[in-house]
Amino acid sequence: MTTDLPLADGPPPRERADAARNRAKVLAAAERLFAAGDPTAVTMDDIARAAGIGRGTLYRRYPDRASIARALLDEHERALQERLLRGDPPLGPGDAGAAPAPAERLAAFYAAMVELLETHVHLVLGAETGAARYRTGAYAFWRLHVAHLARAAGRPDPEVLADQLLAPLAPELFRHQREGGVTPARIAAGLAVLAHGTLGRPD
Amino acid sequence: MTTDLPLADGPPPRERADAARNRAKVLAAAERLFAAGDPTAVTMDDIARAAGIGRGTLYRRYPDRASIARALLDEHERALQERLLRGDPPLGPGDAGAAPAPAERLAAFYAAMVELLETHVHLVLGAETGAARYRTGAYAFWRLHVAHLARAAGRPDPEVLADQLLAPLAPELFRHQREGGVTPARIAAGLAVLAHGTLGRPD
DNA sequence: GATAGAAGTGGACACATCGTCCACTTACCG
DNA sequence: CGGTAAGTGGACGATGTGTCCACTTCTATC
Repeated sequence: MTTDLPLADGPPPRERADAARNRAKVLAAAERLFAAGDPTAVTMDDIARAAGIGRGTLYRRYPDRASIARALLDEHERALQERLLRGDPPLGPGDAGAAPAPAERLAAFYAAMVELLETHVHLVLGAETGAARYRTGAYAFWRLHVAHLARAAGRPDPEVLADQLLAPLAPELFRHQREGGVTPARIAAGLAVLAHGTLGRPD
Repeated sequence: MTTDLPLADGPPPRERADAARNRAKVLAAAERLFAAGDPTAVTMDDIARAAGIGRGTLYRRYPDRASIARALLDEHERALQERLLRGDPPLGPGDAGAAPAPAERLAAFYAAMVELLETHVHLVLGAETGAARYRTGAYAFWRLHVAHLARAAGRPDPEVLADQLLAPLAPELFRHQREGGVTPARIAAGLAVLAHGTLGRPD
């Protein structure tokens, strides 16, 4: 995208051609490996070997597996974040006159996340395993969004409730349900019950 | 407890005195280590060394860290399960005449689980990390219980909803919230909102 | 008590993964 | 071209895993 606009104080040190080539090889190999089997079992060694480069080269750019998965996931998550902020209702906020109810927006968000998980669980699992989930930038964004909706619905302690409303979107649970034969539609339907029950009909 | 009642087909091979002694040393050492720092970072080596026994001896009885944590957690989880099945309302089912509403029972279950987590998160984290959670017997029990309540409340697809209602009890989330300064009372309050919103007031 | 055999013990071993380090190679700029 | 900084790759030490087996200790039996 950006080529050489003099943005900050120093001239951006261009990426060398061989480095760029290897970066592409790494991402392609990682995507393949994550999709092939259990993403949490993929090792840095596996990726280096599949990409046809040395371990040292891999570690130069990516400190761990999660950072590689995040690089692959990033654009998809950003696209959803954009839709939440500026997209059409009920996902986006809508016009001042026709703002969708918080419960509607939460249900729409749930549905969009189910869609994203259905396409990219393998990447999410590669990126955030267990407790690491809560330290990602993406989680902070979802949390902010849901807390905002909970506050708009007049719920007490919206931040705590936001964490609890995000919990059923944990990638481990999603995979467990999908492997148990549960369809994305059923998952989304359950989440819709949660959304309307929790943020609908103000007491 | 049991000495030599002829229960099944074979005479139960008694546990030797030294073995029993070592088992106790292992459990005591493990409890200490889990409580001391990050339970997910405790290794089999650590436990063997802290218990003053060899690795081979440790592996003889426990195949991995999770099985040790589960042995320590077992009695506490059983006690709660007993209360769910036969305890006083609203945790237990109550008499036929005065059965508590499903939402009440779910909220009571949530509160009891928060209490259990507050006392034993370190053990739960040692026992079930990430996806392993869904394969434990305890999880199967909680799931059955919550699905039963969801069905009693007339909710569609109670099994799917049960998984989603159990997600906010994930030990990683609990620890994250507690370390973020959230009190058990606030966690329980958020869960109560979830319980009453989702299983309360039949549509 | 002595003793035979089973149950239990502990440390060495082979293997996997991690993350670092550094001598060598390659691309880019002038 | 040639200098130089960025990039490369494999060797290395550390840590953890799970297995194996020669040795020790317990217990039932006489």
